[in-house]
Amino acid sequence: MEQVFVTPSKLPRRRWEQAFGSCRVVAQVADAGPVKGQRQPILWLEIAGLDQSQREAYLLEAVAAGYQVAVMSAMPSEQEALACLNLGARAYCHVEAAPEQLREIHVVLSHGGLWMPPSLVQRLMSLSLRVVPTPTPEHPQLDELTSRELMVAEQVALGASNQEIAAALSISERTVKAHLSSIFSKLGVRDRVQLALAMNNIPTFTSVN
Amino acid sequence: MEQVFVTPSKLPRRRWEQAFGSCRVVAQVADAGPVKGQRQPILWLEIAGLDQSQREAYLLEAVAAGYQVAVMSAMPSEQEALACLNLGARAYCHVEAAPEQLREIHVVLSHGGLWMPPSLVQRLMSLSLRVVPTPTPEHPQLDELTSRELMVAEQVALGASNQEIAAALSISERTVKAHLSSIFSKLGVRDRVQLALAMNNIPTFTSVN
DNA sequence: CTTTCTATTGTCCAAAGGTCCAATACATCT
DNA sequence: AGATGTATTGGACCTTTGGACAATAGAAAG
Repeated sequence: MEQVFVTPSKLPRRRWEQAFGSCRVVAQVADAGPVKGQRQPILWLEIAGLDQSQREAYLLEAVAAGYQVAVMSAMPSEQEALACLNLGARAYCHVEAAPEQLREIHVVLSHGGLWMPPSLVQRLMSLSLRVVPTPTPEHPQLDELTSRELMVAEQVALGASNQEIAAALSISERTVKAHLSSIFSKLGVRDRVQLALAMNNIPTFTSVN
Repeated sequence: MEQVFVTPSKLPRRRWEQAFGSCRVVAQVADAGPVKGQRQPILWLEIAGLDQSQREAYLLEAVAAGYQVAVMSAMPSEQEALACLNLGARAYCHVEAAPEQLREIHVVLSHGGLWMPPSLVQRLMSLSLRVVPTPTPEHPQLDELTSRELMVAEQVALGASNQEIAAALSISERTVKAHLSSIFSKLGVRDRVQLALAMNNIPTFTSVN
């Protein structure tokens, strides 16, 4: 599928060429030209070096011209990502994304999908929960924890180490570890990082070990 | 890519066969079997005939087993769609979607994307605008991170180990550790648990070491 | 009295995490 | 050309985490 890269530098980045071979690169959206035919080509928009109003103008222009826009940011942030997606971008990634990832985004957009970092997907979902709530907690198994386990889990949720938890609860580090092992098993998490996130209702990616 | 259809009727729909030829169909998620290997197979979940708790249980079960879940609804609605996506579904479509659309969804999921009806995309975006937090993050120093450091930090925010981050970014574990040390120093956190919480804007207790 | 569950703790060990010192290569700026 | 920052990587080493195996004690239920 036809695609074009828009970057203020006018030079393709090495990773783009690694991903797609030679690339058509232009300095601004207007140089990309009109969209011909039914299939919406992909326009990769590097937004580094653009201020917010410029970024918005480019995005709206590219979307209005009929492109599927993949935004490439030098400093990705949630707010920027949401702003771009709300303006009609179909993908949001890092400007130095690996060639393989660029190719995957290309395939996804070519088939009518969306692409964004997994963390952003989960964040979007959690945001949507605030306005369209569902009554099911992230981990109903929290009820399965004993009272002592819950106390330990709450300390982990605050970022405490085993030593700190032992001091806070006046028990030995070994006891903390025993409770943690039981908690991990009951909640189906792998380690304390995932426990901390789960306790705060932050979704984690599913890892197949 | 391997895929399986879950439908209470145990019979494949004609459109599924039109889309993919012969289909593997089972009556419930448990019959789909465990996920083997690194690639997450697709599980097409027909939710017609399931009540809400059944639907949620199936979805969580399939996601936990490592499947990419595409939900097929007989009467799609925004609330149902958001609920399904929040439980981890990667796509949401009509149970009578055209074969071509099913194939496109298949391709999108195979390449790490999301698929949902365009109207739902726009609805999600508008919902996100209502609750996206003010641009004052817990750690303004996030701007101090280099682009690669941010990518590593985002992976930690999802609960990933150093090994998993190395694989995800195609770098060595040693490099991940180097980035993490720099990130800890810049953000003033002690370890990856506190980093994960900070990235998700969860306050932690202050520890004096 | 017995069984079960929970809480606590020990020893030992492997794996993961994190730090220190060091190095190369590339891009950018002066 | 030189300086600086970033990305990447190695080796070595120490600390923390987490699992395995094992044990005691108290409370509650049958």
